[in-house]
Amino acid sequence: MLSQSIEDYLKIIYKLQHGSDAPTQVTTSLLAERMGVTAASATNMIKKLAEMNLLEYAPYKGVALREAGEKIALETIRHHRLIELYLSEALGYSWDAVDAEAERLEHAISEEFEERIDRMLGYPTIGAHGEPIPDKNGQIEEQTYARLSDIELGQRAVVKRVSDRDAAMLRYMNDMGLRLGTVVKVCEKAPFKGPLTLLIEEDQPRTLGLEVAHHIFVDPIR
Amino acid sequence: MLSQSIEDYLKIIYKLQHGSDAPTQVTTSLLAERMGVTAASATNMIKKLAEMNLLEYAPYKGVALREAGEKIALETIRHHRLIELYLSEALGYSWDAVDAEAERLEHAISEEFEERIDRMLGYPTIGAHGEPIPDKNGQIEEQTYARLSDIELGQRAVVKRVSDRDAAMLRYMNDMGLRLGTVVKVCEKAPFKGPLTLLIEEDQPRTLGLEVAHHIFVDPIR
DNA sequence: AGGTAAATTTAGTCTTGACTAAAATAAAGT
DNA sequence: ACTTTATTTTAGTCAAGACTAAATTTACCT
Repeated sequence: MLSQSIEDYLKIIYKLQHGSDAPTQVTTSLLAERMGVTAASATNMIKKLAEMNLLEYAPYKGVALREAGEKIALETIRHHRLIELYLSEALGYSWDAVDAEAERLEHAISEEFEERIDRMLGYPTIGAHGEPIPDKNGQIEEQTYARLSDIELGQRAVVKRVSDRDAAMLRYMNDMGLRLGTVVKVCEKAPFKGPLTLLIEEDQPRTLGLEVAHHIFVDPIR
Repeated sequence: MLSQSIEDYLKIIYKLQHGSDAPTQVTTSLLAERMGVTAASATNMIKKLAEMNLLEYAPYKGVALREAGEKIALETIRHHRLIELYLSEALGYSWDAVDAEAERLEHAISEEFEERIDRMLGYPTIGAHGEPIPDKNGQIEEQTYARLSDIELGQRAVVKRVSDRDAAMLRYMNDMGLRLGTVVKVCEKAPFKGPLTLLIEEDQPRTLGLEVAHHIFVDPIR
């Protein structure tokens, strides 16, 4: 059994490599920042993981997952996303609370637990924030959506995914009435990187800062 | 936040102090055996817990929980039993599988999780194996039941609780048709500590070794 | 009461995964 | 090309919680 810490490192490396704001390379400092540890600690762990053949590592040049490492990362991500969805669907958790809870549970559940909630949820492929859920074999369907901040004026779009990095931001989006599947229309874009004005489900117009819009992924309609 | 290890030590000390086969005093070696560590390791932890005022400790004389330690033990036990019941009721786990899963989950869940499953289960007071579940304030209703092995010939009784120490034994009991609430009648007791012959729910008679009967707690009828 | 066996504690080590401080390397500017 | 700065790595610590081996204490037996 791998330690919680190792699973977390691999998971974060995977997310950095495949995220929508993907950097050219996954550096030690970036990884350290996401893990909430010092760069020295990250270097230590990187060397250990490289030793275990879980990742490719050239000193000073950053890291990349090897196949075995990616497999573990995907299993961990699968656990995480299934748990998030379960918390949301079966236990009534709010959008912004599922991540923190899943963060601890993902390392504690058995294969049996995974299978049971998977079945109970009807073998879902999309998680609570719209992320793809890897299947049992580690197959994942990466999606590419436009950011709401990039949508043209007048365009209508469906909310397909939101970033789960910031719980407060999720709470804010939720309070605005944004959900997966919500239809929005961009009816104004203030100049100089100013806020958007949105029509959410044909309701009252609301303004939304670009920073938030940047973290909302949509599918334009027609 | 206390470590998983500390919670486990306190929980086991509580169970040893209050269990049906309660020893006069909780010794280092008994604790070590239950924790699956060496006696030296247990001594280390005991000294640490005593230092933290979680327990009473006189070298060579065994340990006893102090109030603060008992509170933590009861919280941990509450988590454990709520999770076991949830796994059994909501996820269809079998009698013998809930303990191992709860063992890891009990340290990972938040207060919110606890509250949500507590509500979902209807604020239960009896766990999956018939144990009392401590309430949010650490109040627990200790029960005292007779052991099936001690029941008189011809007596009928209701199964109220089973020991969860041995998963294989639970599986065996389950296969025999024994559940909480099952009515049994002792229709034969072989001499020289021989097996019992039972009528389970008025069905075919079955024989049951004393060792197993010792771990089944019942409430005699009339 | 003395001697032995069992239980317990002490002393010292190991692993994991963090840390700080210092050294080494890479990148960027003039 | 040389210097400055930022990043990364190395070296050495630390805490938690386990271990083994040795020393100590208790309990029991005759």
